This record gives sequence, C-alpha cells and structure tokens, in this order.
Amino acid sequence: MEREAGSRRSPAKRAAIVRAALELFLDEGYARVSMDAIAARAGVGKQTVYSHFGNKERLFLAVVGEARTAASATPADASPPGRTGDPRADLQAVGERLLRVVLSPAVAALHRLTVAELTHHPELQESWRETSSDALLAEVADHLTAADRAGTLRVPDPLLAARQFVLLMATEGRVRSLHGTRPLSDAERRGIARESADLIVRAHRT
Amino acid sequence: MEREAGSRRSPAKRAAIVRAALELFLDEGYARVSMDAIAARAGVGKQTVYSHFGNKERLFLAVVGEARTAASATPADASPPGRTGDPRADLQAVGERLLRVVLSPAVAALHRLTVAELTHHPELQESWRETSSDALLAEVADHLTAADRAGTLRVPDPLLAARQFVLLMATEGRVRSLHGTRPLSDAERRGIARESADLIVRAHRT
Amino acid sequence: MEREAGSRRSPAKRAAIVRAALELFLDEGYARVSMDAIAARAGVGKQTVYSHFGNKERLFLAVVGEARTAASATPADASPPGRTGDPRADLQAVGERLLRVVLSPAVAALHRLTVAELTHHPELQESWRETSSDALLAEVADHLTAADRAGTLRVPDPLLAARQFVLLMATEGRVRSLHGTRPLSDAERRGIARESADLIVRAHRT
Amino acid sequence: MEREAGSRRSPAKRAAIVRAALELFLDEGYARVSMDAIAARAGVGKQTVYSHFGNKERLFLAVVGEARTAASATPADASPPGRTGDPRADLQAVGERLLRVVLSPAVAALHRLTVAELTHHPELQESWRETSSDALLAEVADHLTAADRAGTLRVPDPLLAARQFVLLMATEGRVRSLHGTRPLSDAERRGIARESADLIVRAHRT
DNA sequence: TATGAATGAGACTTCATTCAT
DNA sequence: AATGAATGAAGTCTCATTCAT
Repeated sequence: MEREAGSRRSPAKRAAIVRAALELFLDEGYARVSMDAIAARAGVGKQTVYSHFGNKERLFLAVVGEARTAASATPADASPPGRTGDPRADLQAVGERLLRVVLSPAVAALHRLTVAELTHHPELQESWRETSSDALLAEVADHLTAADRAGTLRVPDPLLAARQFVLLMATEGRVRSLHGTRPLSDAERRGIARESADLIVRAHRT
Repeated sequence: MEREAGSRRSPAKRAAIVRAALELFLDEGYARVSMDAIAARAGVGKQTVYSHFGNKERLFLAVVGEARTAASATPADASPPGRTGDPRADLQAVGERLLRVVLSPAVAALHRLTVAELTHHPELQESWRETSSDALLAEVADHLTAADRAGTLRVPDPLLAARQFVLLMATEGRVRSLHGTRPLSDAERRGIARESADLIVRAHRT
Repeated sequence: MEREAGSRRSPAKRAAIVRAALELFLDEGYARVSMDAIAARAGVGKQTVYSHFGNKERLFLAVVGEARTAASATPADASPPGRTGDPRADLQAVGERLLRVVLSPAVAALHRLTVAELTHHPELQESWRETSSDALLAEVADHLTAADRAGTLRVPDPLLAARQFVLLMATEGRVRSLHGTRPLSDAERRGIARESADLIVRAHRT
Repeated sequence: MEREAGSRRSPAKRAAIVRAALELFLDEGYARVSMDAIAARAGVGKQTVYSHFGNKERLFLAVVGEARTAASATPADASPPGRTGDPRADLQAVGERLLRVVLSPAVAALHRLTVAELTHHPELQESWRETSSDALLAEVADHLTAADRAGTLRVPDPLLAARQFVLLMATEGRVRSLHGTRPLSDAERRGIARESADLIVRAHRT
C-alpha cells in the first residue's frame, strides 16, 4: 500500500531490502532476480518487501536510483590531487581516478544494468547520463580552464573538452575491461589515461 | 540431440528460428524471451528449436554470434565516399555513416544485449569488441594515413587516432540517443561527427 | 479477543466497519473482499476490525444479518397507497412498489450474496426467507382479504395467494433484470406487476 | 495457447478437467477454487489446464456453459408422462418432474453459482435464462394448449401461463429447499406442484 | 484500544524442457 | 525430423491473521 512518511515502517528493513536487491540486481540482472530471493537475502518476509515498494519494478527503480545517487557522490571522496601546473599530468591523474571509479565492480555493474534495462523501464531514461559523476566532469573542466588562463593550453570550450576526455577515457576503459567484467592492471589504466590526456592536450596546444 | 551436419534438419527452419530468436532477444533481452515465443514466431514446433540448438543458451549464443558477424559485414553498405582531401570533412563524412550504423535500432539493440548478458555467458566475452566494424576502423585509419602522407596532418599512430575517433563518436552518439533508444536527428548526428572530427584533426594538425 | 459489551470499543468505528464491509461484500462477494480493503475503506486499522468481529466470517455474518434486518424494515418507505376498491389495480400498485424494492441495487445484491454464500455459512440458512419483507406480504394479504369481504374476489387462503403473487412477481422481475444487474424500465416493471396481478385476480374471480 | 481443432490435445484430459472443475466450482464457488486443486482433481498438470483453457475465467465460463447445456438436455430424459386429460393432474405431474430436476443438487448448485457470479462475468449474463429448460417450458405450454382446444381450460396465452407456472413453482421449491441446499420430501414437492397447478388451472377455468 | 508492519501460505500464471506421436 | 501436449518448478503478488508499538 506504500504509505506516506511518518509510518512506522522500519528504515532498517528498508535499507536491508535495498542492499539485498541492489546486490542481486547487479549480479543477475532484473529479470533473473526473484522477489523471493530478495526477501530471503534481506532477511525479511516477502510481504515486507511489497509493503515497502509495491512491486518489483518500483523496487528496482528505487534501488537503481539510490545506487546512482550514491555512486555520483562517491568519487569525490578521494581527495582531488592538487594541480601540478602540467596539464597533461593533471589530466592523467584525474583520469586514473575516474577509471578506478568507473571500472569498479559496483559502478560497472550498475552501468551494465542500466544499459540493459533502458528499454524496459522508461523512467531509467530520465535519469540516464553517461557521466554518472558531474562533479568529476566539472573538475576536469576546471583544470582545463586553469590551463587556458595560465596560457599553457588554449581551450575555448572547456566543458566540451572535458566531456570528450571523460567519455573517451571511460569508454576505452570499458572496452578493454569487457565492461568492467575483467579487472584492469594499473599499467593499463595509466596507459588509457595517458593516451586520452595526450589527445586532449595536443588538440588544445597553443 | 543435436545431430551432425548432413542430417535431415531443414536449413530454412534453422534460419527462421535464428531470425525469430534474434528479433525477440533484441527486443526483450535474454531472460524475458521464452522458447515458446521463439518457436511460435518462427512458425515451428518447440522440439525443432531444441533439436537444432539444444537449449536456450546455445541458441542465444548462436544467434548473437551470427548477428555480430552480419553486423560487422554490413556497414560498408553505403559506398565509401571519395576523399575530398580535406581531412576534417572526410572524417566527418565517415563519422556520420558510422553513427547511422551504430545507432540503427538493430545494431544498438545488439550492443545493449551484449553488454547486458556479458556476465552470464562467458562465451560472449570472447567475441566482444567495441568496434563491431573493423572495416570502418581501417577506413578511418586510411584517411588519416593519407592525410599524413599528404602533409595536411601529422599522425604518427593512425590506428590509435582512428580508434579514438570512432570510440569517442560512437559513445557520444550512444549517450545522446539513450543507447539507441531515441532517434537522433540528422543535425545531431552531424554535430557529433563534427565535434569528434574536429578534436582529432586539431590534435594532429601540423 | 472480542470483549463484552461495555468495553471501550467505539460504536462509531464499528458502524464504519459494517458499512464498509457491506459495500464491499455486496459488490465483490465474500471471497473476493480482503480484510485490508475493509479496514482501509472504513478508515480504521486492521486490528480494530479484528477486535470488533474476531474474524472474516463473523464479520460477514454480522454485516449480512444487519443488512437483512435493515432491508426488511425499509420497504414501507413509500406510504402504502390507499385501496381503490379495484383488486387488480390495488395489487398491481403494491406489486410495482415491491419490484422497486426487490430490484434496487442494494437489495438485489444482498439477495445474490446470500444465495451465493448459503452453502458456506450455515448460519445464513437460518435467516433465509425469500420474502425479505413480511410487512409487504401482509399488506398484499390484507388487500385480498378485503376483496374477499367485499365480494369482488373469492380468496379462501389469502396468505397463500399473497405469497404466490409476491413470489411470482419478484422472480419474474429478477429474471428479467438479470437478478438486479440490469435496470428495468418503468414500463417493464408495470408489465410484470400487471401480469402477476392478473393471474392472481383471475384465479380468485367470483 | 489454445489452438484450433485438429490439435492433438487429449479430449479425455479435457473432459477430466471440465468434470473436476465443475465439481469444485459447484461446491466452492469461483473464487474459492484454485487452479491447483482443479488440476490435482483432474489428475493432470497445471499447465495442461492452462493449455486447454487459457485462464481461470475462460475455464469457468466453458465449464458453466457446458453444464448449462447438459442440464437443459437432461430433464426430457424422463419419459414425459402421457396426458390424462385432467389439466390439473397433468400440470402437477409435469411440475413434480420439474422440481426434481431444478432442486437436484447439481442443477441447484449451478443456479446458485450462476447467480453468484453474474456480476463478475458479463458473459454469464448472455446465457442467463431462469428456465434452464426451454423444452420443459414448451411441454407445459403444450399441455395448456391441448386443454384449451379440449375446452377444459381457456388459455389465451399458453406460453405466458406456462412461464408463470414454471417460475412460480421453481421459486417456491427453491425457497423451501434453501435454494437446493436442503432436500425436499416427496410430499413437499407434491404440495408445491399442486398449489402452483391449482393457481394456474383456476386462473384459466372456463 | 488501536495501529499497520510483518508473516507464511497460497493464489494465478509462465517457464525450460521432455515425451509420445 | 518435427510436432505440441504435458510436466514440475518457479515467478509475481495477495491473503487472513498476529505481533509489537
């Protein structure tokens, strides 16, 4: 029935359900996960799941929504490395951090899941954005703006350049890691970040 | 039972099954498609499906495999436009063709399906390669090599540059079209191709 | 737990529950109505329903019992039309009133519900009587007795005749209205009352 | 999927399902019967039930439809008693036969079930007719026509009179037997038939 | 007392697969 | 070889009832 706030429904159980559902959805995909399995893993009755979320689809959307939110918040936790003044090195550093996040098992699985279910749950499309992390995108743009001001690069449209950098690097990472399925070595990650940073820097050299 | 070649199994029925299965898998995803539905759409009995492919997973892998092969062969459908000598214009032209292919409903759906099922069918991973079209990649590399020889660009590693171009553009197209879920206007496609071509050309300007 | 009278249980809530339950049972039938739905429509908690009535069956019997009582009391709502002295006209007039009552949505639904659940709730059988309205039956008998006294008819057993009249007319009305499911026009009702009155009058003509 | 004629679906299993479903529906009512129970009693798998009838409602309608047909065909099996020439006796004899049919457990339960489910299955309404047996109605009308010709009665509208006779008698029988729930003694049945026949005969006496 | 969260059983329906024709 | 009827397990969701607040 899904009542309003103020109900006595246990937030702890809700959290357990969300966690269990997320793990299962990420591992198995939407259709392969049963409500029974979610309830069992969460350690609650099936009806508890239904009274919290109404049905499987709403549970799925809630879970994915919260996971997206969490994922967007996470990457900035690593302290942003200070600027060295060398745009190429700065970009590569940011890129390596981004790759670690994007290719982490959870984030990669969330990405696969979202792509997989895009056509079946139109609500997903509204929340869809390739760069799960606008914060990181802004950080890259900042670097480029700074370089432009310092005269080391000439970047007329820093946001576009940042987007191209992030998109290219993330995609290359996904392709090489079989969409996060196979772990990447540090060297591979570094290589990918270097190649992408190189392209961007060369394109905007003065 | 799956007999050897030379059996009396009808190739026409096999083709009908593959076609039906592909359509359904692309539309619904692996788990949501039933063998019943496949047999019905193919106009054959269920046992025929089983005798041809053994089980659902083998059918899926066969179908996706053939679809990938077909998709890789297709893109050259449009006669490759002659070179104009202007690298930017040439790249953009190739790019627009590529986008049309990559974002076509069938190719985009095949991509989503592959990503979705990557973890459940390890065999898929072996066939995985982002650029479904090596032919096109080679064509881009050719353009770049020609430009390098002509002295209009300086491209030390044409294959890398080509790959970056294709990857960036395809990804930008996918993001903007919600992974092929929403059609892109000609103008959008042109814009994406232009931006990507621009980046590559600027990065390799002499 | 069901406490005795004098408890602190609110009669207002009890009434709300009974009203809600009656509406739902009449619309859906016993098995299709959930205690959840009753509590929700009554605007009370589920446990309140249980503490008032113990379980679903007892609630049902109480509700139907009260509804039968109410229905039996109602029919005289319209002031009984004075006698005209013409037995046929009088009978027909009474009959039309009866039909309106018997085929009213609530009374018809109560009748269907009782018939439907007769075998599952033996207590219902005790309260069963076709003529939900003894008052009306007596009124018809009165008319006939009066006619007998006046010499316009010869009615040795007025109660039997009244019963036959009421039963035949009510049944004909039920059949033609699909057991109260389809509304009857005034003309139809009048026709049914006329035919039935005619039969009775002819059978007892002097 | 419910295919056309010519399929290989076993008619024996279909019949077993129909029989099992009818018994259960008559005993318990629509909502209380589970498809599991039907399959189990029929001795077939649940999917067999579904492949034959598609879903619970279609099964129900098919079962009720066939039962109605069967019930309509049955009553004439008892050899229609020859006419004695005494309309009252003839009518009473036909009436007793009718009562036996109408109050037989199966027919009475079918009637209760139909009334109970009338609002939930609109298709039922189309097949609804109080007199499950048009044959019997015709037989009564024949008696009355014959009497009219013989001059023993004056029956301007034999079909109306027959209908009134049948309706009144069946209803009285239903009321007295708690809608077929309680068996009626021979004497009761005879009494009901006599009273009804009496009414009709008196109404049409010359 | 009254609330509604929680439960375990069970509802209808569909699935991948096998069997009999 | 090919058909589709049949199966048993499992899917989503709802139920009457109880428990903790």
